[in-house]
Amino acid sequence: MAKKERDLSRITPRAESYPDWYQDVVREGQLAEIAGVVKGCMVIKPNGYAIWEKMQDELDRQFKATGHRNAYFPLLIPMSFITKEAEHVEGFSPELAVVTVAGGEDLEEPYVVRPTSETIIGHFFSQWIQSHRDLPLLLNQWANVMRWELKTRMFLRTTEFLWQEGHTAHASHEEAQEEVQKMLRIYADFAQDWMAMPVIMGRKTDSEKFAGASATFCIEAMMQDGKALQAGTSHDLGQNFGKAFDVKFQNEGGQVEYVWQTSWGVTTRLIGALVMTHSDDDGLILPPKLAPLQCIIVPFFRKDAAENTRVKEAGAKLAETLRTAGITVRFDDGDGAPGPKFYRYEREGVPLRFGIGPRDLQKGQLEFKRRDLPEKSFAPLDDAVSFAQAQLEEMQSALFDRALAFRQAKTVEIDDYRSFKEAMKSEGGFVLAHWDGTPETEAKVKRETGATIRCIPLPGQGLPSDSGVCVVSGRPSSQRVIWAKAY
RNA sequence: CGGGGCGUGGCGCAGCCUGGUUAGCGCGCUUGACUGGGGGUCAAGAGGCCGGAGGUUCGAAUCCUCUCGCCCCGACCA
Repeated sequence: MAKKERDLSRITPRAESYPDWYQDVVREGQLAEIAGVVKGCMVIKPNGYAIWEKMQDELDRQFKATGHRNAYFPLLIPMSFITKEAEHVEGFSPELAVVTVAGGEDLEEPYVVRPTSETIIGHFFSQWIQSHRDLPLLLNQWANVMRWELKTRMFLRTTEFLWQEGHTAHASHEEAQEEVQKMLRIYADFAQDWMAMPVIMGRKTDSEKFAGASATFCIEAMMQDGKALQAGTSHDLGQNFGKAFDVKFQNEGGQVEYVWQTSWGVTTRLIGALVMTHSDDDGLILPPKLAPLQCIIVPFFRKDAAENTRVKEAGAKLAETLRTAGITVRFDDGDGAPGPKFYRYEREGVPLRFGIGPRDLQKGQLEFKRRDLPEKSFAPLDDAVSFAQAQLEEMQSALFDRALAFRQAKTVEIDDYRSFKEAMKSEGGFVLAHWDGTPETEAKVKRETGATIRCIPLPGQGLPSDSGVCVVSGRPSSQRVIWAKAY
């Protein structure tokens, strides 16, 4: 059985009808393992949902460890709620799905399908909060939301998506700001430690910030085509929603004040980010910590029935040993040649693969293949557990290192607008350049190059901290910001 | 909404210009056998109102009209 030329039609229906990034970086065939789409709405297959569940588990653990509790608010929000915060309405109205008929009757007041829940949660906060003793109120909701975007892209921008939205209320701005930073840090750590995806934490410019927030912070990642992807946000809502929804409390001195609120969220976009950060032309590559299946064992059978029985027994025993050690493992002793199985599990992104056959049993070894490495090797059969554990750890950090090296290689400091334009035209990536802080400059650059300011990086991330002059206007600038084309 | 393209078994397509018998092909699927250390081979099968409606014609997947749907490129966004 020779290694075949990759035949896209086998794994990817209509690959050529998808945009470049699907074809060159993340083929539809890979996403097809985990998702589909109907009318812009995403369907997540079991393989994909299992990844989301693992993400949920860890994030939820972090939220609870920092004092948050889960709650649930309605999917349908009265239209009048949305219109209470001026910037919020303006930002979201174009993409609202509205329910105007129910039970066969026109509704007196339409409902909107939630695009996010600040408004309805603000409504309840106003009822639940009276005293400083009710604060801080730290809630989180796992839910679906809907935004009627003009263009959809699987996992990156679907009409309906799943997310987690944290909503908190505090007695002081300082405390709220701390919360915003704390949650941003949790997202960054999750992205890096679990997704093996390096991110840059930063603040959004006014033109990119959340509608209704006084400040928006984000984590930004670079995909394999050099484009930026916003992977999570944490908003300082100031007192904007507090005022709009009359969320007041009496402080220790007896005076009535508006609360200071935050909100923060990550979405199923993280799955897209995961795919686009690590996967290659052979399919998904999943970091061990998030892989629903960490290890697959494939047997090699022969003609000899007795020999096959021995292989089966050895494979089952190996699986049991690994399972006992806490590794998620499956022994695929089903019919069929090993070749097709290899391809299938590679496409699914299973991190480790052991092959076991008569030849190996004789030598006390296992054939071994790590998803992120090109070459096969061998592992000791009687020490498979520690071997596998070590490989899982190494792969987790190797994926991060590789992604970080890639991002660093595609990040440049630029000090003149001509080179800036060139850089954006040719290969993309992140450009660190000075900015005069005006929306006019930002808009001009976007118009002329397609790049936007992804964020104003927070200090302490190993990025240059020099001051200088704006690459466009020549006016003074205190720090470089990250420019890139974005999804 | 402006500009381009496409609708033919589950998926991807050919056929259409220049109408003519049972509408082809690849992949997938079913059954069986041989196989098995990287998508293997052989055999036998299942599966199609050619997007819909109307028209032209002895005869329409093919020509004409209308219609519906989908995709791609531009303006919004996690």
